[in-house]
Amino acid sequence: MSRASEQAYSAIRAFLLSGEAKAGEQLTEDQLTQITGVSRTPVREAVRRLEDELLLVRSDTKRMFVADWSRDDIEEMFALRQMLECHAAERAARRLSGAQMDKLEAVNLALKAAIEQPVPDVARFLEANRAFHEVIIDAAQSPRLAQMLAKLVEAPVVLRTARTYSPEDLRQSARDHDELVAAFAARDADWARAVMGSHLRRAFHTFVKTVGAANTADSIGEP
Amino acid sequence: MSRASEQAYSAIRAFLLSGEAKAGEQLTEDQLTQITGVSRTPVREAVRRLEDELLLVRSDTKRMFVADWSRDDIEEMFALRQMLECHAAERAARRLSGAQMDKLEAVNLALKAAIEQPVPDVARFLEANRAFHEVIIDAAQSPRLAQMLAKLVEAPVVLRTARTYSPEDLRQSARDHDELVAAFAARDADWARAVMGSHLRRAFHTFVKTVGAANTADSIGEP
DNA sequence: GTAGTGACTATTGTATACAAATAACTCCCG
DNA sequence: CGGGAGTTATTTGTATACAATAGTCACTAC
Repeated sequence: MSRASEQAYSAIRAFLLSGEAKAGEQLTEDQLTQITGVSRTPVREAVRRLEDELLLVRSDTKRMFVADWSRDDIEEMFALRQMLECHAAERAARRLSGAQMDKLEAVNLALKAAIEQPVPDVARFLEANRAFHEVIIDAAQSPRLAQMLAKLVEAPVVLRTARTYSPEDLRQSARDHDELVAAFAARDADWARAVMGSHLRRAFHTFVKTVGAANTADSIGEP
Repeated sequence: MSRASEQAYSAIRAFLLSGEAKAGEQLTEDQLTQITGVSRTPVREAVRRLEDELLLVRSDTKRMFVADWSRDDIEEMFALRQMLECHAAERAARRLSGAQMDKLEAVNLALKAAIEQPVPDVARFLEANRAFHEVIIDAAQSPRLAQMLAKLVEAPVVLRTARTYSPEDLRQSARDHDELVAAFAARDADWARAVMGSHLRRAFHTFVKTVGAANTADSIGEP
């Protein structure tokens, strides 16, 4: 995507993630023009993308609102992500190239380095985590799967601001990644799938424990 | 979507499905304004949708081409559809309302009526089939799942022009639908999943047999 | 002949003016 | 007061002009 359009996308996205925009609030294209500094044309393109990612929703009459995710929405997204990423792990275990295996191990080292310190570097951890899963999705060689997962993985980032990661969460996550590396090294598709499944399922429970607890039962968007 | 935009979408889609547009051929926005009769703005919106549906692809330098699907692409789409729709069937079996069950049975009757004649009415069969799967996806109550499936189910329609449906294919499909109805009536999620799995897996093999045979190994888009 | 350079063409990207649709408001009538 | 028709304001949709970028082609120097 081109400059203004990309600019609009990331500016609006940042705006939504910042919490400045309240869930359910109406937005207009003119407002977004102000925020993004570009004209309505690229704003509209960005809005379409964000609609597709379900960060924005439209009423029957084309009005635009900040999405308000329910508990069910969150559960749905985690369930789908688990299903798709287990599939990805299985495929990846069968198709992983040597270079990809090396890359995976390197990323895993970076991931461990980020938390094996007095004060864990959560930002670096998250980035390494993202890269780790990206290698797997690449190796799965399924562009449509990658596209679907991208939406699901990106989306909960919206809620991530509220999250706190306990050292134990991070260590457990690192153990999972170690086991995934072992499964991939062994090219054992079933093993990889199984580990990925428990990894993501635990992530779901950690998520509802840390975020869900701080929110109402129906709406997670707003504290 | 509004009038011109929707018009552009369906006109371009029809153009792509008609076979007039050759796989891999470059298209320009100007061409598409001719074809659709609307200006570039709604054309561009339609193009974005079609890109998302992978009917159009763009080069690194923003040029637009008619998608050319490989054998691997087809396999990927069927595999993903099977995974997602099995999940949908399982969920649907647990959540199906009485009204939805009634609707499913009604659609199934229509489906059988379409083929239980001297000359099977394939168009009516396909429509009933679509409606049948739609009821299931609705009942699964997973909007993101529905969105993903919509893309996968719609896409192969592009290739459907070439297909011929043997009476035996249609009868076997009808038997599957009968069994799905039974599984849903029993609210048996495992049964529903299993039947859906074999149903779609067979559909894949029928597909490659009837279409794939008439095409090269690499590219299914062109005869 | 071929690689490189520059002008020219084609194509996509952005801004903006205008049209259509929808929501909000006012004012009148009961 | 309350409800509804007509009017105004707001918002989204479309067309189009212009800008920026990518591709093409011819020409020249080597």
